[in-house]
Amino acid sequence: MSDSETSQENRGQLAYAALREAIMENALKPGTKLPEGDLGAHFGVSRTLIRAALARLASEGLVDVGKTKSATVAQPSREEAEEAFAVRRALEREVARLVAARWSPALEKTLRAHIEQERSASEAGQHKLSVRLGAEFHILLAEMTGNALLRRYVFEILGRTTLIIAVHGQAHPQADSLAEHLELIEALKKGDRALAEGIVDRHIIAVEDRALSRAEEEPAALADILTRFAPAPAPASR
Amino acid sequence: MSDSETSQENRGQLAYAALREAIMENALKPGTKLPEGDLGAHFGVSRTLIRAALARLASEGLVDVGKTKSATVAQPSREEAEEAFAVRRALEREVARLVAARWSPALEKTLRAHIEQERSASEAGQHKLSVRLGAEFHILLAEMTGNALLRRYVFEILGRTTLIIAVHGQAHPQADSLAEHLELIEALKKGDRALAEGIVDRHIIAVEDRALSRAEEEPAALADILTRFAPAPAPASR
DNA sequence: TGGGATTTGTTCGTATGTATT
DNA sequence: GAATACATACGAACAAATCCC
Repeated sequence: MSDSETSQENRGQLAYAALREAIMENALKPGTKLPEGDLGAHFGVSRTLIRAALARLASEGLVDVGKTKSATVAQPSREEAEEAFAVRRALEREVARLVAARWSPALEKTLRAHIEQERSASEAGQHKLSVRLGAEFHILLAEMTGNALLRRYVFEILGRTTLIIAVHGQAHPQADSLAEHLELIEALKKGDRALAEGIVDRHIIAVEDRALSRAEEEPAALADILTRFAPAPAPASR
Repeated sequence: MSDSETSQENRGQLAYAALREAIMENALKPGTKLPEGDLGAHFGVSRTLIRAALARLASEGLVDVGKTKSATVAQPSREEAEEAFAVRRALEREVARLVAARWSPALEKTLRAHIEQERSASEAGQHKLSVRLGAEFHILLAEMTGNALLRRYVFEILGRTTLIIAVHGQAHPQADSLAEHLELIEALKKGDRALAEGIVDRHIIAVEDRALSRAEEEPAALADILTRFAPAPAPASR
């Protein structure tokens, strides 16, 4: 009954949550191998539970599982990144509509308190905390729709896009997020669904741009690189 | 190398797919117990693979897994049903926008051919086939967006709503679906994104209404039933 | 290129917890 | 209400495939 044994039963969940956090914070870099044995040893559970955790992470797009190769931290391509942001926009537009329709002073209070946390974390230079709070703002909104399934989908797609930002993004991609979050609250307060929808849409596009715009292009194919040094592949002599 | 052994390696996938089909066609009624041992014996695999299949089905909302009780075919509540349809509408509106933007004669041809299949199945009274084709129409549309992740999300939410229709719906809930599908094609042909979005939205609302409108209300709680016979729970005597 | 060590895929056995008589 | 039977949770072991030197 000791408190240190509290998680004796759900270590599998713990492994899942810990890995998810580590991947989303870019502590585990994309491509990193995740051998089941090592993970099991670290978390003190058998491979069975680790396999379940990895399977779930794979279904959420955070790890890649080859056929009989080690699982690795996912490396979302540019195309997958754009797909994920497109889905996220569609889901969060719906969130904005629903929250605008059920707006109340209590919700406003909760959201403003959260933004205040974001601000202080940002001003204190707590980068990782700031990123996490930025994501939690969107979870909070999704919860306010009262639609548990929608919340779940938003939670999942946020994991994907957060990894993408970690992979493709730069140091401080959430620079203007605070102002955009405040702008959204004003629109929600007016109960203007279309406006709220539009603000969310633009906000997420801005997040995507900050993450992808200046990102280095895909590592060029070997042939492309060589072409720059030997402009025309010399036709067979003659 | 015999053909009968073709699936020697991925029987787990097979179990997943077979169970999914059976649940969506209402061959396995909601609440039916799914003991791992029996399933393993039937599919010729060990419980480990069955567990993985059940876990995936659970994540898709098609089965409920208690803590240490048998998994059962899910019984979506009225509330969960409404949540699922709300998410589905949001995703399919996005599908409509994207397809309208990339419309081409080739797509039209594919969709009309599919609808023709739907029509002949419907006229031949092939109820189950008709329902399946109706769902596949939406998958086809999602594929046409070129967004693989969006397709996946639509695939998943279609599983949920199809089960819901099987649970709450009546005999022929897709009666008018054909006409609505044709109407959508006309809108897509015009390249009118807003119109296509609206048609999809109304179409899914219609599907939901056909499934839920006349459905019997939730079995009333015992207390509610008794209340009708003993209006006020008599306060302790005196 | 080849061989050994490592890692995964799968199965089976034991303990734990629930439902039923 | 207690005891029995059953189904699941979890872990250990074995064979096949992969990776690395």
